Amino acid sequence: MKRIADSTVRRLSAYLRFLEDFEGRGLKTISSDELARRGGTTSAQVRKDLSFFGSFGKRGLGYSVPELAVRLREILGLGRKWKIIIVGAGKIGAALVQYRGFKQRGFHILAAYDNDSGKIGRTMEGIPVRDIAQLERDVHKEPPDIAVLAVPGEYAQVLVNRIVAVGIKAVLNFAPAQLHVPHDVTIRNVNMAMELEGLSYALSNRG
Amino acid sequence: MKRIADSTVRRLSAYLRFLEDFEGRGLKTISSDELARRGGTTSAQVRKDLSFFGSFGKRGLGYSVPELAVRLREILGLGRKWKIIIVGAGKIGAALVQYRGFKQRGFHILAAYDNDSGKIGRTMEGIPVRDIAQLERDVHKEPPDIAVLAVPGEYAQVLVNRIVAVGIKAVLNFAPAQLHVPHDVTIRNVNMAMELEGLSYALSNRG
DNA sequence: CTTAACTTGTGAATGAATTCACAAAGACCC
DNA sequence: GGGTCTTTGTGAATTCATTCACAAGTTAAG
Repeated sequence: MKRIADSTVRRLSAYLRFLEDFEGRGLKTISSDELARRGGTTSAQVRKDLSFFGSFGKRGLGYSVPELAVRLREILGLGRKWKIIIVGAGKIGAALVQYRGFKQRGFHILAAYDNDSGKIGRTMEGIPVRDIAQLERDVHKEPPDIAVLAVPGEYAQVLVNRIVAVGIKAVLNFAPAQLHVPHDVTIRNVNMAMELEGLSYALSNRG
Repeated sequence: MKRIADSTVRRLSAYLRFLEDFEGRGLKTISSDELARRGGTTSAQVRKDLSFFGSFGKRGLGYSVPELAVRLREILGLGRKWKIIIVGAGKIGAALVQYRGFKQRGFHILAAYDNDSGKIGRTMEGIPVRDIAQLERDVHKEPPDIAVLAVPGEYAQVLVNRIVAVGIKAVLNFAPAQLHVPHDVTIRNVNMAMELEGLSYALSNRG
């Protein structure tokens, strides 16, 4: 299959959110134009994005809201439950554990890991916090699909190495560090400092 | 000035981080090639990124580490202190307040805002939590440069409207919602659900 | 001083993503 | 059924971002 741009996947994700909203409001069909208005893009963009995966609409009418939602979930791989572990049980880890979006979308958190004995053995929102030392053993017993990395920058590379070594192929990194992983591992970065600096740049360079 | 791509600004931000690391290790000069290796990009990319703003290197030698760092800070607008408010004192807001990256980079948090009377009047890491009702009054007294929005998706648009109305021109949005703002307001989105779905897509579409 | 080894800065070439623009197809009305 | 109105799907055109490739500047060594 042709390689799809990250930006396209991100938009599909946004379209799905809008569709769920429309579905909740009882709407049956939706046009690319309306979807575009919601997403701050253009109708041509919406149609092009969808066209990479098939043709889901009816000319003159638009898209069936529930049908397109189903198709997008398929495309995005949301038909199944993904197992997640969270590495780092600090403030960010704690915020992630209680984030509603995870379960709503079929992401199931198995456990959180930390090296702080004050945290190990406790639970956060019902999720056990385990000793990072037993990461390898646990993963062997029940392999997670995705690891969320929420540790200080200086530990991030060492931990991602362990995560990769243990066979996990997808990482969501919250640490402010540029991590290096083999090409068969997908990594996405969320970097607040970088976003803030983007705003700083924008504020400094305007009239 | 020519419009600079977001992707370029993000990379500049990354280069600055590497430079600070090199500086700490006492290195005096650095080549575009080394910078590229660190950032997972190419030396041509590094040089092109920098070339939009001037020519900072010495042929045959590379870039002076401290000098380039200074230049990047200037470019990114990090020479001054930016005032920030955090809207939403839930788990994410709490994680943000204690995030080291803020002060390290000259971002100064004035206050957090919430509508939960159990939180109002308390402090988090020394930052006062105030009633969201007094947002407008406070902002009038001491105008922040940037608002960080960390509230549930369903309140996000209403709150960003208030933020915009009060004259703030830069917003970092953590709410899983596509927000609409006037074109003179810069908004950056951090959306965990979207990143996770990107990973889900990647996992579903590989050999 | 000359040569060899590096490394920048940048037009030109390539590649990728977005937008245009329009034929084709369905809906709706009379 | 004919005419009008909508809206999709998609090649072609365009715009934007990255990579190439090399002249020119700098260092270092003999």
